[in-house]
Order: sequence, then structure tokens, then C-alpha cells
Amino acid sequence: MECVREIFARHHLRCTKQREAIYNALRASEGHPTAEALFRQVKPSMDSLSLATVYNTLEVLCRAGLVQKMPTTNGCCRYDADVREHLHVRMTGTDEIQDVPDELGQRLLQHQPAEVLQSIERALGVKIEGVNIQLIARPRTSDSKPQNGTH
Amino acid sequence: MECVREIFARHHLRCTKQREAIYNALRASEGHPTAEALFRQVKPSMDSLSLATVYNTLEVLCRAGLVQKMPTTNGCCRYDADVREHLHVRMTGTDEIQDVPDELGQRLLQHQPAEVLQSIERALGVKIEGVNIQLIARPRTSDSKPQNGTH
DNA sequence: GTACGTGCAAAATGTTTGCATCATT
DNA sequence: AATGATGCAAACATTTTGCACGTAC
Repeated sequence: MECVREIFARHHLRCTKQREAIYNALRASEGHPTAEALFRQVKPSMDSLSLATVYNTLEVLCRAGLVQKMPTTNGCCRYDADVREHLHVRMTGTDEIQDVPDELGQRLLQHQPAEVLQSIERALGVKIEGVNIQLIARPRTSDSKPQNGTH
Repeated sequence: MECVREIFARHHLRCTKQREAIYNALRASEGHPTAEALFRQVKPSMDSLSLATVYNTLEVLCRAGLVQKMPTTNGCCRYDADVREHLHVRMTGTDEIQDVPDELGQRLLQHQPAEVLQSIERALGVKIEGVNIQLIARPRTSDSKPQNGTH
């Protein structure tokens, strides 16, 4: 994984312990943590850390294009250190969001019909800059169709 | 447009003036208003209305499946009385969200490759219940490509 | 008449801000 | 050394809640 220091330098961001720790925690995280969750995760190893710094840092990283902020319906936002165009799955019920494995996600993104997108651009008089796809899914429980045990 | 009273009855919801006015305002609205915006819109013709009632009503309507709640990155949620699967366009910069004309939106939705979706279901062990597509777009200004003047 | 909805104010939640201090460049 | 980041607390914005009263069924 590339050195945070260099990434920050390239984006003209000061490299502080706090930013480094927060960004690393976010990059390492499996899911898409909230600011609170990141705070709780980093705080133990940096007792002086304040929640405001987490928010400030996340905002800076978002503005620099290093982090993606994702709204949820339940009030708080979630963050993602992967800023490439990729797919999310939101579980009904919880507001947990997980990534779709890249190979599969790319396949879906590549199937978007350019021709339809162009029609939409013309119809609305806009330039489409991204396609954000979120799948809504329910976990396959034992009482529904059997699953493949992939995991 | 179908009578609100009947729609509510079918969903076992009491029909109060407030609910009726809020739901009608939402159905009639072009964009995807926030609770605040709905409140400001309905308040003049119903002076006793309280913002809490707007929130309560929207929650009830969401739970009944009559309204869709949409998160935004800027704190407040937006609401949509159209609960069919349809496409949204979010403008970069503002948090305004608008609908894609249904014919075009359906074309895009129908182009989603079922085969890839099934692979994702298998890979994650989930059942996909919906595909939520949001286009990110920038308005075509005069200094970019000319537009069709549709609107 | 009863169960449920409303309005109000207060609380809860998530996020931002002002300012003195501190660290990175 | 100077510019900008941090930590704290207070402010802020949005949404939820408790309770007395009112209304739809």
C-alpha cells in the first residue's frame, strides 16, 4: 500500500499523525465506517484525538478527492477510501453498506448502455459525469433459497 | 390523480387534513423536497401545521410504502412520492435531485444484465431486491456543448 | 368513545465552528 | 517563523420524542 505521506504530499495536504491514522484506518476498513466508528477505532492508539478532527480530516480528504462521502437514510454519513467508480450493496433493514467485488462491479458498470446515457444527457441538457449504482439486497437466510457458501 | 382518501384507506392509514395536504404537496412537487420545504409549502394554507407532523407523516408514508426517503450528503433527506423504480440525477455542487423521464429511465433499468446480478447474488450470498441508479451530472452551460432546449 | 394523530417544546443526534494552542513545513 | 491543524466546547441543523389535547373512525 502506498505511503500516506506521499499521497498527501501529492495533494498538497499536511501530513499529521491524526490524518495519517484516520486515513489508514479508513483504507484498512472492510465496510464503510461512519465518522464515529473511525473515531472509536483510532482513539485508543491516539488518546488526544478529537471527533472534530475526524470530521475535519474527512472533509479535507473528500475535497482532495481521496475519500468519498456516502449519505445514508439514517442520519449519519459513511466514508469510503476507494474513490474509483464501484458498486455498493445496501442491506435492507440495516444501513450497512458493502462493496461488490471489483470484477463483478466492473462488469455491471461496463454494461451500461452509452446510447441511453447520451439520450438522457440530451433530454435533460446535462453532462453525465458518473453512474452511481447501489444494489439493495437482503441476506440469504436459511429459510430462503440455498446459497453457494461463497464467502 | 387518485383520491388520497382511498389510497390511505387501502394502506390502513387515517386520513387527516395534514397528511392529505403533505402527501398532495409531495405528489405535486417537481423536485424532491426536504421536510422543511414541504413544511414551508403547506404551512401557509394550514397555519397550525407543525414541522414535527411533517416528519411524522413522512415516516408513516415511507413505512406504508407510499413515499421514498432519499439521503443526501448535506444532512437533510429528500422525499419522493414516486416509489416505482426510477432514475435520479444529482447535480454536482447542489444537492438537487431530479427525475429522469420514465421512458429513458426504464430503458436503462432494462439494460441491467440479469446474469451479472445473479453472479453478485451468488458471490455475496444475498438476494438483490432493487437496483438504485443515480446519475451524477453537471448542467450543460453555454460554454460547453450546445443543448437541445428540452424543458 | 377510543385509538390514534397533532402541536409544542425539549431532547437526541450528527456535524460544524471559534478560538487558543500546537505541529508541520 | 509562519501557516495551518488540533482539541475542546459551544453552536448548529436535522430529526425524534413526550405529553396534553384534538380528531377520525
